[in-house]
This record gives sequence, C-alpha cells and structure tokens, in this order.
Amino acid sequence: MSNNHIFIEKLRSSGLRPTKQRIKICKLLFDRKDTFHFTINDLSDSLRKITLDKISLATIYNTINAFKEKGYLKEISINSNKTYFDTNVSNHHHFFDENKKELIDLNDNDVGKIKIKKSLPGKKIKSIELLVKIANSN
Amino acid sequence: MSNNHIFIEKLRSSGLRPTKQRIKICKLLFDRKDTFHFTINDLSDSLRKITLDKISLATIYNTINAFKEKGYLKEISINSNKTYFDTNVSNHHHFFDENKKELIDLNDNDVGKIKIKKSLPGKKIKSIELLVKIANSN
DNA sequence: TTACCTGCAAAGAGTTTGCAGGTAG
DNA sequence: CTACCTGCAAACTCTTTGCAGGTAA
Repeated sequence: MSNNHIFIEKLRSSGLRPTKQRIKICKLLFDRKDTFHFTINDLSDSLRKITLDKISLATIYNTINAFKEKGYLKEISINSNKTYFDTNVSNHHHFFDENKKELIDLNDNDVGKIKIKKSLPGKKIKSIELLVKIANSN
Repeated sequence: MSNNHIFIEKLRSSGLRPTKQRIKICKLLFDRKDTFHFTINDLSDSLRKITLDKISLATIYNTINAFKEKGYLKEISINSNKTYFDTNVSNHHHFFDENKKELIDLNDNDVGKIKIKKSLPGKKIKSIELLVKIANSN
C-alpha cells in the first residue's frame, strides 16, 4: 500500500515539497484505477474520512491549484458556482448528471469524431470540450 | 427606434410587469440582429452607457434570472467565476476566446454532427454543449 | 389598493491571501 | 538556517435575499 515514495518523487520532481498533507492528497487522487471527478468540498470531505489530521481548506486549494498548474489535474467547464476537477488530464468529454451533480467520463469510443469547420484568423484551437447533460428519464 | 411596445408585450405576456428598467434591458439584449453574449457585469456597464438612470445590480440579476426562466436567455457552461449568458437560445455551440474572454457562436454548419454512442440506464440526454477554446496563435 | 418591483445593504457561497508559526532540505 | 508550507482568519468576488419605499394595474 505504501506507494508514498512514488508520490514523494512526483512532488519533488515538480518542485513541490512532499509534505504530509500533499502526500495524503496525492494518494486520494492518484492511487486509483478510475478517473476521479471532484470539487474542493468533495475532496475535503474525503480527506476527513481517511485521516484524523485536519487539512485546512487553504492548503487544499493551494495544493489543487499547484497540481492543476503542473498538469496533474484538469478543470472541467460547467456552469456551476463550484469548480470541478478531473484526474483524467487527457482529451476527453463528459456526461454531467444533473440530479447527482456528478461528472462521468466519455472516452473516444463513446463519441463520434467532432469536426470544427470554422476557424478564425490569428486564433488556434486550444481544446474541444463536449458536455452532455443528462437527467433521470422518468 | 421605439420598439418598446414589442418588449412591453413580451414582458406582459410572460407575467412580468413592463417596468422602465426591464424595457431598457430588453432593448439592450433583444433589439439587435446578432447574438449577444454577456456577463452580468458586461450588461451593467452597457446599461450605464445608454441611460443615466442607474439600474441596480439586484434588479439586473432578478431580471436576467427571470428571463432565463422564461427561456429568453441561455446560460453557457464555462469554467469561470462569472456566469455567461447568450441571447441565442437555440441549440448551438461556442468558441471561447481565452484572450478576450469572449464567446462566439458556432452554428450548425460550423460543426459536424455529434454522435453520442453511450447511454446510461434511466437517464436521458438533456443537452449537448460543445465549447471550443481558442487563443492567439502567435 | 394590492401585488409586484426597485434599490440598498447585508448576507451567502466559493475561493484567495496575509501572516505567524512550523517543517523540509 | 533558509525557503517553503500550513492553518487560521480576513478579504474578495459573484450572486442572492430582506426590507422599505415606489410603481403598475
């Protein structure tokens, strides 16, 4: 279970000191097979379940913002008051379940090829994000 | 220039009283050929340019939320601290210019057909929103 | 007159920041 | 020892709400 050395290495190689708090956040985010979608509040709740030491919101925000800058996390576009993050940083799309307020990955096989036929002079495409909102069908 | 009666009718038929403030907001939003994309702050600034009477932020928020509920405006998904609105309420997609922080409509001809091959039991698709982020190419 | 609307100020929610004490290297 | 990090509280931004005075019907 102690993959700690991997995370310590990951942090150190990014110029971030491997503190107790950051290692716990790393384990929660990256020590898993599936993609993890979360808000800061989700993350704070989850951390409280796996450790008795309290990690302050300020530290969580700082760490998540650092991870985002290093490219370890991706911010997802949703019109919500909260910011959603994704541990899957590859190009992919999402379902957003409006009842559960929850994101679900769509991989390349789930979506037909998207063709953008318009271009603007002096501008280039940085990313293409598809958000498919779903809700209970009854 | 006085299309006021059209807006008065529009408001009244939606159960909204045609006040001075709402008529001015209507004229700014709907008395134009092109789509208008804005944040509440953009709108407040624009209003200050066309009238000396101050319209308070509370009134602007109330009015815009009412218009959204009536289906006269659409909220656009962007990961931003601000909420973006669009006077084009039809199904369509957007460019988001990261330099200008500005939305640009993509109409159906600009985007190839989008096929969603995945479905979830008990859930149905409510909307499909494509956001293409662009930036200066230099 | 009655129900609704406006504007102000205060309250909320999410996020960021300043700073004193603590920890990694 | 020094630079960086944490936690607290305060500050900030965007948005909503309570309420007193104003306006439409």
